[in-house]
Formats: sequence, structure tokens, C-alpha cells
Amino acid sequence: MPEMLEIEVYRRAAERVVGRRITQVHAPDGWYLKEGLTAPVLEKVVEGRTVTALRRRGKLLLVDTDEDGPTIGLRFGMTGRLLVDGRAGIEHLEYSSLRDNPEWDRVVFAFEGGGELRIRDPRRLGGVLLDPAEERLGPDALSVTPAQLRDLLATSRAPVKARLMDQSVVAGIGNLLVDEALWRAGIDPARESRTLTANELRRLHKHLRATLVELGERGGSHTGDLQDERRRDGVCPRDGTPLLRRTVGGRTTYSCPKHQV
DNA sequence: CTCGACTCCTGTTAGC
DNA sequence: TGCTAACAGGAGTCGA
Repeated sequence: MPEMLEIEVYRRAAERVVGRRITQVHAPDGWYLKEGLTAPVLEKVVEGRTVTALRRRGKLLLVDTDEDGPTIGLRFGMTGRLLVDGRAGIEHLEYSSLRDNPEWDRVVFAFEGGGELRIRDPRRLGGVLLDPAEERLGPDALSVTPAQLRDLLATSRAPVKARLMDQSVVAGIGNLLVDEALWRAGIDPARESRTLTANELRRLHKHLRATLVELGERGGSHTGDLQDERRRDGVCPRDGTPLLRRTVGGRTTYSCPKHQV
């Protein structure tokens, strides 16, 4: 699934459209347009605009257009892929379909002189937003400092996993990345956030960062050391203990009952 | 305000 | 073999 690492791949792939003028918007799936946005409105405000920058905050991809133009927010849900000029930045996503069906195109931005940005999303959990409220997102997970992380977890009674996946707290972390980071840090996902000691917070910050960097280099959220064992009957890759499978923060969670405490 | 439960979506897969 | 039901999770909403 696309978490922040995959969105960053999309962002880099999409940078080639900077400087291009949008001539046509095709939004056949009204459900994919969020916060009251409609296809006619999207067309009206976007057509004729030139793309000036591609930014990312957490899992949100931001397409800036000329000074007085809007910013287009692209969300990819769990199965959304970005195609740039007909090419996919990522060919296959975990949990998505192996097939590649043009019927799954939810929105297309076509450019002057050819080429386009296209979201292809089988399960329709992504969406398009106009001028999204970026400030509602927490700091990007790659930029969060140890002190910020400490403060964000300090008073919360929610499980640390739920807190880390809350995009308004820290932006960019999804289910696979959080399970991997907590497994590496040796912290139980169900631990009440505010009970983490200073030492555990340091460890969490270190491993969260290392997980993002390392998995980014390996090629995505699904390349973690824990990934192959995220299944029923999986065992801890570190100590061979049968993994615990349960729901934490509303999501299927795998953890090692021996070394994650 | 905080947090958990519920809901949305649909292709894939496990199981009868 | 063919069908059904469970499953996957990002994000919004609602109620305690």
C-alpha cells in the first residue's frame, strides 16, 4: 500500500511535469472528488494553470499551480497508483491488484503538448482535494525531532501505534511502517503512549527514522524485515517467537510478545 | 478534547 | 469447480 515512501516515489516521478500547462481534466468518478469538489469546478479552476511544484506532506501529494492558482491534493488510499506520462512510478503495490485496468482511472490531468498525470485506483480509497488544509497534518515523519516525538506522545492514553498512525499527529506512517518501526524498537504497539520512558522514546525515534531511510532505499513500505512474517503463523525474524496477531488502533497488528514490551 | 467503534470502497483469497 | 464470506487499511464520522 502507498505510505509516505511510495508517495515520495510518486512525487519524484511527477516532478517532470513542472512547468507544463494543464489543458484538460478528466474526472469520471465523482466519488473520488472530496470535500464537495465537483468535476466542473475542478476543470474550471485547474484548466489553463501551469504546474509550479510537486510537494509531499505525509501521504498527501501536493501539486502547486501558478501563484494565484490552486494547490491540488492527491490522496492514494491503499491501492492508488500514480501514472506519469503513461508510466507507473511503482508497478505493483502490496494489497493491490496484479491486473492493470484503465477502468480504474479516477482522475487524469492532461498537459499541453502531451503527457499526463493519472491516478489509477482499484478500490477507490484515494481522492482529490482542492487546496487541502495542510496544517491539519502533523509534521512529516521524516522531519519529526526527538523532542517533538516526546511531546506528541507525552499525554496520550491511546496505544502508541494508534498515535503514530494518526496523520494529524505525525504525517506519513501507515500500518506496515509502524509495525516495522515498533518491532525494531522493541516496543509493544499496544503500550499506552504516555508511559514510554525517555529511553524508549529515544529508541523509537531512532528506529522510526532508520526504518524510513532503510525501507526507502530498499524500495518501499513492504520491504521491512518483519514483512514476510506478517501472516498467521508468522514468527519473529529476530528470536523465532510466534508473532502475536491482534487489532490495535483498528488495524491488524503483528508484534513479537517476547522482545516487544 | 480524546479515543474507540463503525463505515466506506472492491479485488483477492480462504474455505466450504 | 464454483460460490460466498472474510479480509485488507486510509480516512472520515459519531458518540461516550
